[in-house]
Amino acid sequence: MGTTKAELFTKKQNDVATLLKAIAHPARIAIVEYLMNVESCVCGDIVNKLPLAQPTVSQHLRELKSAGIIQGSIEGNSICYCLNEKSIQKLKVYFETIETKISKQNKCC
Amino acid sequence: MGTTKAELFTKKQNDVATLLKAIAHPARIAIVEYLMNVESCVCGDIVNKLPLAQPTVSQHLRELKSAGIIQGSIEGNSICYCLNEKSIQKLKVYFETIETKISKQNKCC
DNA sequence: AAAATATATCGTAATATTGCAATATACAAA
DNA sequence: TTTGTATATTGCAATATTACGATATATTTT
Repeated sequence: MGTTKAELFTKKQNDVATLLKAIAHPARIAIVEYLMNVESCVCGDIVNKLPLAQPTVSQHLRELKSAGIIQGSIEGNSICYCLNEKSIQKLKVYFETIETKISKQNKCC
Repeated sequence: MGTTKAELFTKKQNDVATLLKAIAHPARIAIVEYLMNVESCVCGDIVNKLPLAQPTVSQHLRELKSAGIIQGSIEGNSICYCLNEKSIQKLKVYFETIETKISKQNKCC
């Protein structure tokens, strides 16, 4: 008990859940929104921008990265993090599909 | 410690996080996908469709409802749950906006 | 009214997440 | 090579989430 029973659902469902879960935190939303508005993307800037301690930000960055929402590349002494367009697009398409399907339904509630 | 420091982020950021968090679970994804594909939407059908116990499904439905992803209406003895088009659209637009902004950036990673 | 059916709530155990101080690592500059 | 700077990892306390049996509630049927 206490664990999500992932094995009972399809791979696609788990994949979408993983992507969404990675973004579903205000700090990680803030990181994504920072990265979408800025050209340069140095890790230290994100740490300075967020009202959280450096290890906490680092942990959030790791979660975003391991889900494939962002990607990092070493830039001399520091690290440059950028949004991964593909995963954002995947989510956009996902909700777009749901929206299209709903609009064709005759509502009952 | 252990709690998300929501007060450090904007209302918008928290609102998006709440919506995403509500869907970010394979069981709740499965519920959303069931509701988008079906015309009638009786709670019992969802319970039968999902590989989880009735109280667990009920709890997931409550989370989706309290976040505004679905809405329920009493239908005689049972309850009819439907997707809330507005919140789905909100999320679609959210990712659409991010995608548009990224596409205008000159990538650095 | 009693029985059956549908859904919600309570209580609780197991596990996951959040946040951070302390510390480690890795590279750059002096 | 020592010192500084940037980022990651570890360890841990506080809290949240997940799942479900037992039980409550509400409605319909008999």
